[in-house]
Amino acid sequence: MANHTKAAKAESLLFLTDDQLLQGIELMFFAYKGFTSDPDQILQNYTYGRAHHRALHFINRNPDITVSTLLDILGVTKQSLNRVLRQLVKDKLVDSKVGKRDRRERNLQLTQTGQELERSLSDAQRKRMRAAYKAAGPDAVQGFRTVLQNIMDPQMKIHLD
Amino acid sequence: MANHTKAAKAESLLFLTDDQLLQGIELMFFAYKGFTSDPDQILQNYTYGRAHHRALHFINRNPDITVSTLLDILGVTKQSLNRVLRQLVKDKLVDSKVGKRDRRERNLQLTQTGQELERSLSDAQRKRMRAAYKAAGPDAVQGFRTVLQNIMDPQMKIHLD
DNA sequence: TTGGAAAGTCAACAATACTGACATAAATTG
DNA sequence: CAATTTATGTCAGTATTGTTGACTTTCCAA
Repeated sequence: MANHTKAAKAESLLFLTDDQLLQGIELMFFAYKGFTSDPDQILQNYTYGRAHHRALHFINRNPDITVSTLLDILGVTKQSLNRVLRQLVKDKLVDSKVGKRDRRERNLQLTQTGQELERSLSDAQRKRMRAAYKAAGPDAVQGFRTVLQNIMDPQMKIHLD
Repeated sequence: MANHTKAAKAESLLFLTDDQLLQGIELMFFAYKGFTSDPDQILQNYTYGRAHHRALHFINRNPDITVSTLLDILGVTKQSLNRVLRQLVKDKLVDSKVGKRDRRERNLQLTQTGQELERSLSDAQRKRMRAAYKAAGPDAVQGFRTVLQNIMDPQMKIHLD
């Protein structure tokens, strides 16, 4: 009995009550919806969707990335990614070059046009993040980053800078 | 010139460089993937998906919620939600009762079976959140919550406790 | 009593994901 | 060198989740 009360107190001090956790879950849901909404809005003017945005983002951030590394980052099947990449290459937003050391690999990079679309999507998304960071302050941002790193699967951290 | 340097410094102190923002964007992506992965795993044993999980979660958290309120929370079309609700009602995980004040409305609540599935999904998701909170500490959690609240669309805050 | 809101349904379609099977080319290994 | 493995691409079929549009039923409120 005394034990139970003590444990409950410790949990509440650490924000570990079920209600706190459930609210955190809902915050993740609502924030992610806001997070994707601006790029989604822009993409309505194109024949591309969120999957194309993700590919453009990570190719931009990792020039000459291979298909298999991109597959590992995105966590989808090669068939699913291939459909997206085929469109982007056909439309000349992405260049796919045979690897130099290993000619089985393909190194991906954005063309001028690809960079332009990626930039407009990124601008919209960064604008929201910048406003949120600014309003919250540096300490809050540090906490935000720490918690998100603890939520993600550890092996994915190798893909962060 | 001096202005530019000054502004750049202020931005860097506030973690507002493009690189910091882009890393935040990637953290959101990787964390959300981890966040949904445990329930998704469980749902593979059912004919339900993430959309069913979301409905179960918010019906559990808001007993007797109306369909239109649930639509506002989830941000999907009524046709899309209706397909999910129809399955859950048919399978007796959700009860849909005619509203008392306004008989056009439907008040939704989980059945015993619905509560059981919701609980198992919630358990998995809370376990990950609890571990992340614990490892990060109370101050980081507060920052996490502050930033997420600033990322989400403000009008959605009415759906948080 | 009539207009409009809330809810439900049907149909068609789009984006994104999956599995399974197979092809090609190239690197690696025995 | 021959056999195997790896990286990539492609085709076919299917599932989930989302969309628009059109229509009906119910029923509150002016």
